[in-house]
Order: sequence, then C-alpha cells, then structure tokens
Amino acid sequence: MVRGKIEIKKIENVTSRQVTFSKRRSGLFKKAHELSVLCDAQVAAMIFSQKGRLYEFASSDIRNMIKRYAEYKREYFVAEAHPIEQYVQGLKKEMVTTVKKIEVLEVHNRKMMGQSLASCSVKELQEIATQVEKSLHIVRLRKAKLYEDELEKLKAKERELKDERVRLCRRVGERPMGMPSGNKEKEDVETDLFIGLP
Amino acid sequence: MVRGKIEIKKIENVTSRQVTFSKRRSGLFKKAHELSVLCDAQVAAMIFSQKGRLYEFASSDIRNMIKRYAEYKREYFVAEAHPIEQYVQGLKKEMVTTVKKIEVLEVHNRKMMGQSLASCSVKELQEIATQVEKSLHIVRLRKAKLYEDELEKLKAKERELKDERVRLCRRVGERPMGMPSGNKEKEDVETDLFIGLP
DNA sequence: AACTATTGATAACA
DNA sequence: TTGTTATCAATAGTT
Repeated sequence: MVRGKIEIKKIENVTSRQVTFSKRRSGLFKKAHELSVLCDAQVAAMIFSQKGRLYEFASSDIRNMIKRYAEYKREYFVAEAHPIEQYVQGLKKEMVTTVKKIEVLEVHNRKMMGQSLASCSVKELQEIATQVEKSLHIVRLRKAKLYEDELEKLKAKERELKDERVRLCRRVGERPMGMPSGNKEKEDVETDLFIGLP
Repeated sequence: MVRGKIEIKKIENVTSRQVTFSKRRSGLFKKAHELSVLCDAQVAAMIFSQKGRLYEFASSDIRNMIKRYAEYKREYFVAEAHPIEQYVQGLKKEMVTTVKKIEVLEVHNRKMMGQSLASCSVKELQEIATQVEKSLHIVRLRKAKLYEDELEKLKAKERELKDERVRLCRRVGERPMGMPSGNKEKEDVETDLFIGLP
C-alpha cells in the first residue's frame, strides 16, 4: 500500500506485525465509526490479537448487538441456548409435581398418625380407622410370625442338641440320661483325644 | 475522501447513503480480512443497516468469538449468563433432596400401612404397632367426638323446637300438648297470614 | 511517535 | 447495481 505494495499474508517480522496491527486496527475502527455515522447503521467490530488481547469497537451497545445477532442467527444459537431454558422449565415442572406429591404423602402420613384430623368427615375417619386397624393386624401378624420363627429355630436347635447328646452318650457307652448340655462339648473333646491316641 | 472531502455526518440523500453503505461496508470487511491475515488476529465485524438487515464478517467462527468476548466481558454477561447455571445447579440439588424426602415418606407410609415389613426387626415392628395403636385410639376418639357433637346439636335443635312449639301453642291459646312437629311450620304460616291481613 | 511516498479507498458521476 | 476516475485517506517503510 505504500512504498512498494505489500502482499496480504502474515507478516513474519514480529515488530513490524505489531506496528501494522496497531495502525490497521485503529484504521478499521475509524472506518467502522465513519460507516456508522454516514449511513446511520449499527456497527461493531471485535479483534483478538495473536496474544489473546481483546480490542473492540461498537457504534452502540455491543450487548444489544450481540443479542440482535443471536436472534438473526437463531439456527446457530438456538441449539445451545434454548435447551437450557427448556431444561429449566422441565426441572421446574418436575419440582412442582414432586412438591405436590410430598404434600399428598404428608397429609396421608399425618392422618395415619392420627394428626390433622379436624377436617375429616366421619366417613373419612372411618376409612382411616379401618386402614389403621388393618395395618395393626398385619403388623401384629408379622410380629407373631417373627416370634414363631424364632421359637421354631430354637426348637430345632434344641432337637439338634438332644440328638447330638444321645449320639455322644452312645459312643461313650453310657445311657443317655440327665446331663447338662454345657458339659457335652468338653466330653466330646476328651473322647476324641482318647480314641485318637493308640 | 474524493472529489471534495466529505464531512463525517449522516448522508441525507437516501440513494447516495445506500451506495456509500454498500461500498464502505465491503471496504470495511476487506480491511478486517487484511488485518486478520497480516497480523494473525481474529477479527469479526457485524453491521446492522438502518433497515435492520445484518451484514457480518468474521475471520473465524463468530460464535466462538462471541463466547470469547463474553468471557472477556464477564462483568456484562455474568449477570445474565451465570445465574442460570447456578440456578440449574440449585434446582438439581433441591430436586435430589426432595426426591429423598419422598422416599423417606413413602417408606414410612408403607410401614404405617402394614406393607414392606419384611425388613423390620421385632423392635421396629413393636414401634410401628405402638404408633398405629396410638393413631387408632386418636381416630376413634375423634370419631366419637364428632358423633357426640352431632348428638349435642340434635338435642339443642330438639330443645329449640320444643320451646318454639310451646310459645306457639300459648299464642294460639292452646295447651301445649301432643302435636307432631311436622305440622308446626304449617300452623305457623297460617297464623302469620291470619294476623297479617286485617 | 512522526514523516512521507505511495497505494488503496471511495465520492461523484456515468 | 456496477464501473470509472479524480481525489483523499491510509499506511509501509523509514527516521
């Protein structure tokens, strides 16, 4: 452009490149400004230098211009901007549903606990009472079952121990008669040792 | 700039302005391009014409440049961009908490309904039984109270009706004796009419 | 930062 | 719109 025209390709000399950057940058912004004034247009320009520094010009608020740009280029931005809003909407709806669910559960819970009954009709109270009676019945059955199972287990254990005792007494040649089960194990060990030695 | 320099102010002649807009616009974009190549910089320019039409130039992807710009100008965008993410995070956390709450409520509910008791120990079963018994007691008390209130109301009504009957009978000069309350209202109306006419 | 020789941009015109 | 051209503006190389 001056004193021998230049080729439009990267300037390799660093100093020269920096100077040119500075000059042409201000030139560009000046042109941008002139265009905006002469033609009553909104003009914005942004430049990131090689080092990552930002230079910008805007004839009016650049945020608005970017928003306006985003509206224009909906196909670019819609794919990343909209989903977030939709996602938030979805979350909100889910939240509302969930909170309602909690309310229902809490009301039910309270009634089953015998609280907040003031608003209940006789019919409702009857239903609650029936349900609670049913629950009580089931819980008692379950408890009884657990006791029974435990008892059954103990009985089985007892039988097992008795059988063992009979077997051991026979082995030692004694009549299986009145002997505390506590001594049985000791006896068993002694017997084993005695037989094992010869 | 040519054939008599021009003043930098809005060109009033519409045709002239449009021509200038077109020429200078391409000039600006050319300069932008040259700057980006010569100095290895990222350059973007956007122009909204007076009519609202968008013209743009970008030496690289303009979305990335705008994102980068937004990072630079965090103070501008942070106020509207970041909160959304924070908000979403908040909603998610709240959601997790809420869902856990529901689970707790549902487990409690099921146990109070006599369901899912398989995992309960005898002690737990005893606690549930105690609570359910308590609930049952409260519900029955409440029901009894409602019946009692109802009864009380009916008694009061009956007293009222009796008193009314006595009053009416006196007015008509009869002895207050054995008369079904069903006829009372009719009598009352007739009496009113009779007295009201003269 | 300033200078200046040139090229580049463009206003007016066609 | 596009092209031409006379001018002015921008700027590369230099100081």
